[in-house]
Amino acid sequence: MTTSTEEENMPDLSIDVVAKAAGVHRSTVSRAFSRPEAVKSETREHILRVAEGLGYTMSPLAQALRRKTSTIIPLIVPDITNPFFAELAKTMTQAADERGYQLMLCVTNGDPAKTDGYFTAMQAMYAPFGIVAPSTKVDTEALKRFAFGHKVVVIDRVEGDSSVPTVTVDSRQGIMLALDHLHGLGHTRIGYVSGIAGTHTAQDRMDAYLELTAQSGSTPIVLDSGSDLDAGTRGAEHFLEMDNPPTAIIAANDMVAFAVISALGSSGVRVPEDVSVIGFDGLALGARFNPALTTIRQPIADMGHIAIELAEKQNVDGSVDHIVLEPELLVRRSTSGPRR
Amino acid sequence: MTTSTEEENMPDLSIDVVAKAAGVHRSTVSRAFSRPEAVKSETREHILRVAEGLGYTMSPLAQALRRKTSTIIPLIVPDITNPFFAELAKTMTQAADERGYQLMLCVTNGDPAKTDGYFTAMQAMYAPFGIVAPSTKVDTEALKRFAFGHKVVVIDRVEGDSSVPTVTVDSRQGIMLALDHLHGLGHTRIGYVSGIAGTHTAQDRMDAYLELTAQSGSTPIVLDSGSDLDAGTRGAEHFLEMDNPPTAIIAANDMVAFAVISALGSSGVRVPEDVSVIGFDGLALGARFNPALTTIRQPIADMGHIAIELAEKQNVDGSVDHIVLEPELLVRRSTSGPRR
DNA sequence: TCGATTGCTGAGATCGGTTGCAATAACACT
DNA sequence: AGTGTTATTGCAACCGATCTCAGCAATCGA
Repeated sequence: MTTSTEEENMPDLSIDVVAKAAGVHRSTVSRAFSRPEAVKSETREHILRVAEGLGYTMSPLAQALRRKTSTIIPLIVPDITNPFFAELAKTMTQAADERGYQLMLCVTNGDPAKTDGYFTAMQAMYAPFGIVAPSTKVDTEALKRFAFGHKVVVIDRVEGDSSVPTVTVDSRQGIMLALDHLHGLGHTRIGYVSGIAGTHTAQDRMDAYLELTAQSGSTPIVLDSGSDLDAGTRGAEHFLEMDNPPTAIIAANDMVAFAVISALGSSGVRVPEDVSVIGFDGLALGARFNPALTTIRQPIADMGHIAIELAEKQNVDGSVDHIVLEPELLVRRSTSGPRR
Repeated sequence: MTTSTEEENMPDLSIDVVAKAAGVHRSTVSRAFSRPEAVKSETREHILRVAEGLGYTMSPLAQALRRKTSTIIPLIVPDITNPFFAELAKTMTQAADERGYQLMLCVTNGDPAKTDGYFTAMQAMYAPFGIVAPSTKVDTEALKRFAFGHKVVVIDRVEGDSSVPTVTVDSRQGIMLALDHLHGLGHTRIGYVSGIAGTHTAQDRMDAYLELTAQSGSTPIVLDSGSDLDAGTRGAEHFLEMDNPPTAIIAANDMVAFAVISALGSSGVRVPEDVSVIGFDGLALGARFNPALTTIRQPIADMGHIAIELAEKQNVDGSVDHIVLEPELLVRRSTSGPRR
């Protein structure tokens, strides 16, 4: 019986069938694809044409096995549900396949054991390198335990300036921007709610807040320093219990800011009328929040691209860079002058 | 020089070195791992012990190449930045590795060409099956074009009840729940803002709204039927221009609801005081919105698990099921009685 | 006691490419 | 014409497993 499409069992298009069809040897076909300059252009074009006609593409599996290097690169994140990591994943996916890689997203749920698992798995897949966006301080030792320990880029700062390339944004600068913005609006008593703790980034932001506040003569007001997703909620509760609450709040990240505003809102406290709130991340989601969130924007897209560049750079000349990007202020509607 | 860790070039742990170390043949080692019952338990344990000692694990690449089937399964989504897909990805990641698969996230940005690309790529990787959460009506033809066209599960309804297994939630039921909730609160004039169009799901919700509204004697009020992310914003604008706006709004999905509320808020319209808004999805994020979003919850986690089950089921007995799940009402704070 | 099963292990081809080396062809130069 | 490159292509081993086929020993039934 004749179907229009030749399905069923087309004899498993391999390099050999192309070779036969083109009247050349296996190896020549291989070269035609992977090392074009090593084959006479006539031959190459002929082969490519034949292959095209057959609808042939090389098996990435077989290639990886033989070459001992593949094009799939793992991005290890603690929680894809967190919009920050989602945005990171998005831009990295793009950055990756602009360069011919396939991004493989690995979600650890904060479990370090899983991180380890992914590492070995990826090693077994001959991943040329990997990207880690951590939820906890990176265990450099763990990183090194893997053959490709030299080939990981971390999106966060790393303790002791190890041999691992990193990309971060300048936390201090970001907090400073927030503080300046708030000061400019007339606020003097500015609170802080900490975010997903454990990372150096989170700690840096906190430290920066503490330091810069003290430096400007005011006393820091830490509403919550918890590490979980409910920090925002607790921060708001704390706020509500205060006799003389701050007139503005800096949230360690946008998600926390959302939670703070939500919790505040359900108690009748309005933002920015009653209290200003500023986030840190610059999530697209912030623009659709109620009110649209004023925040410190991290150049997430850049981070993605740079992470991959760093990895590649390291792979060729072994260099290990530590890039720190500048954040910027994004004024929307959740901040205004203090109520008087 | 002696380092504590034996790095540099440990001679590439392969099945053969384990075999040698254990004093057996390659094939026996292979069996010890992949078909334990086929090898004498003594031998097996010995081999496993040796392997363990060497820190050996099998190469998934080599396995996939030979067996012509791997454990990596693609999840194709239009946009991971959309929390719905993020949550789906999260639960599916878990569901996948509970069953020994690795989820590979593929983001298409709505580009059908990319979907095709991923399909062929995954085919080349011998993925046993794939999951598609579409942004447009699924092109069944395109699906079939691929050898594993028979092995795709779609998270959405599919036209003409093709041979592709699907998982969806009952849109009509969901809209009914929303309508009932709103009616119960005393609302009679209920508007609708459409969401990411293109999918059958989106259309089903819209149709359900139209039909159920008419059926209850009221006239439908469609505030926006656009397909992009700004539907919410436009819907809100439209609302603001109306002489006699509805007292409640059903948003086709949570993201749209967020946008509606945000846009409304920036014009001074308060939710739920001035107008009630109910979403559709049940995103975790909704609990942290301001106000916390009342919504129709889809059992996302179930959808993930079921999708994988369907795929496996199809792989063994060739059965093609179409599962439709029941949504449920999740009352939070964005709905209340109409202002009078 | 002997042929027939059954259980376990080894040989070797194979999956789909890559790559060093050898062979041949083509071209340059004295 | 003779010889020394250089450009192309073929050969065959190899990457790290899987799997069919045999071989051999132990067990079983009569």
